[in-house]
Amino acid sequence: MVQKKRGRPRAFDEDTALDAAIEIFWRQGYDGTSLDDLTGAMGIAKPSLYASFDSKEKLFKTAVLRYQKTIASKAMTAFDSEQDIRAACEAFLETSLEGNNRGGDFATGCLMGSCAIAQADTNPDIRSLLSKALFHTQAALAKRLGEEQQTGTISAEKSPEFMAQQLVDNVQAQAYRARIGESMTDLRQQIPFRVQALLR
Amino acid sequence: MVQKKRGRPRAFDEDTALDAAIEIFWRQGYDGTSLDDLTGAMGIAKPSLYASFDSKEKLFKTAVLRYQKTIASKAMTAFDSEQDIRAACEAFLETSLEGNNRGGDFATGCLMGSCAIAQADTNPDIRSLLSKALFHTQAALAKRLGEEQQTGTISAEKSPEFMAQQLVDNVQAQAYRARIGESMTDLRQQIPFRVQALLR
DNA sequence: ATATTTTTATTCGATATGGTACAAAAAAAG
DNA sequence: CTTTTTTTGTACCATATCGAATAAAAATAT
Repeated sequence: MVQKKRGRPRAFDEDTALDAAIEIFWRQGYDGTSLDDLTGAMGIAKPSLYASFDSKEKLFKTAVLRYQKTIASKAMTAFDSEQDIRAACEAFLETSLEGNNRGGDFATGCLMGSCAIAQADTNPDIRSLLSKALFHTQAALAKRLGEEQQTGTISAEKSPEFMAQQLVDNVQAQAYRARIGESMTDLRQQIPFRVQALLR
Repeated sequence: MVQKKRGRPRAFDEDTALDAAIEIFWRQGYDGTSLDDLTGAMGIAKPSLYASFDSKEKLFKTAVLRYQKTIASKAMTAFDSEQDIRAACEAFLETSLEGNNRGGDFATGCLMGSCAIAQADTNPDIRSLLSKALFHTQAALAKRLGEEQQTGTISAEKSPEFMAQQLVDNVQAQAYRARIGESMTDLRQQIPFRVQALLR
């Protein structure tokens, strides 16, 4: 049962506004983005921003969390939906690479790996947020890779943990390369080689 | 012959000041560092900064170039000074990892990979600077790896270009992991596995 | 209708920002 | 010694910054 709220209804959707915040933080970084940039992109005024998101810093953290949930997570979903482990790894890299490109002149890379990382030294919360995200993904990948090793579909020469690490490192590398201007075509073509090197 | 310059002598060393600028940009990022932060760390006043380095943006570019020359280059030197290719690769990763740690509570990662990268979307100069640095290193590594393949000391299964790419991607990954707080000990221990996966 | 609650838009304020003007200081040249 | 050149330190400027105060607007509850 959804009780109607009392006061003036909110004129914007919180998640839509958050998506706009993600977009602009992604391009300009945290410190490179002003409140006016944010309110402009989100289509709301400052008091609304503060009422919903508390502060610029909290907004950034919330944006990174939503980025994880809505964009970064797609790669894991793609990974999970492939039966064949090689296909799963390729889908993982392909999907994450797609997420690096916003359709502009240049790809924006990864919000976490290319923007939030700059805050990691001065902001412990961001640091641990990035750390948790990485290890969470890594653990999920390792689980599947370990199972595949037990089934015998892939070599057990490298530990599943190390293979998982290599896989997320590849994602990170792709994102970096995308942001410095390496072409999407090139990066896409590298994927089979990356997976080949990983699995053999 | 060194002709004495005419006016009041400069009271600071340009490279020393630049090193201080590197240090603070490295921790706080470009946008996160103010002119007051810079002049404070460099021990000079703003007019001196502008006379020597022109603007905050040019100072940053100059700092990145010096970072390449004085710090990032050490890894390549270490690589070149090892006869055995496996030792060379390990030295490459070890030296670059050492460069990620400034001795503070947490490692600062890579000035290019963790800080300058945030500027890559809005600043084309930075983007191409990062791109050139990466491809330059990659080419140098590929040359040696190609020669090793011809000598037969390593497998020719993967192209030297791809192997070089994998190697710099590993450097990038290490730096990222260092900055999000993964321990130096862990990262150091991973190196032989990284090289093993690369060369076999 | 009136009161209450919540969100909105406008305005404001204290401070921080990148960058500059200006004169004093410190050296060499004439 | 005077002139010229270069660097330094202080003060300053216009603007941008994050955030808050205030009152109007828009909904529900009584």
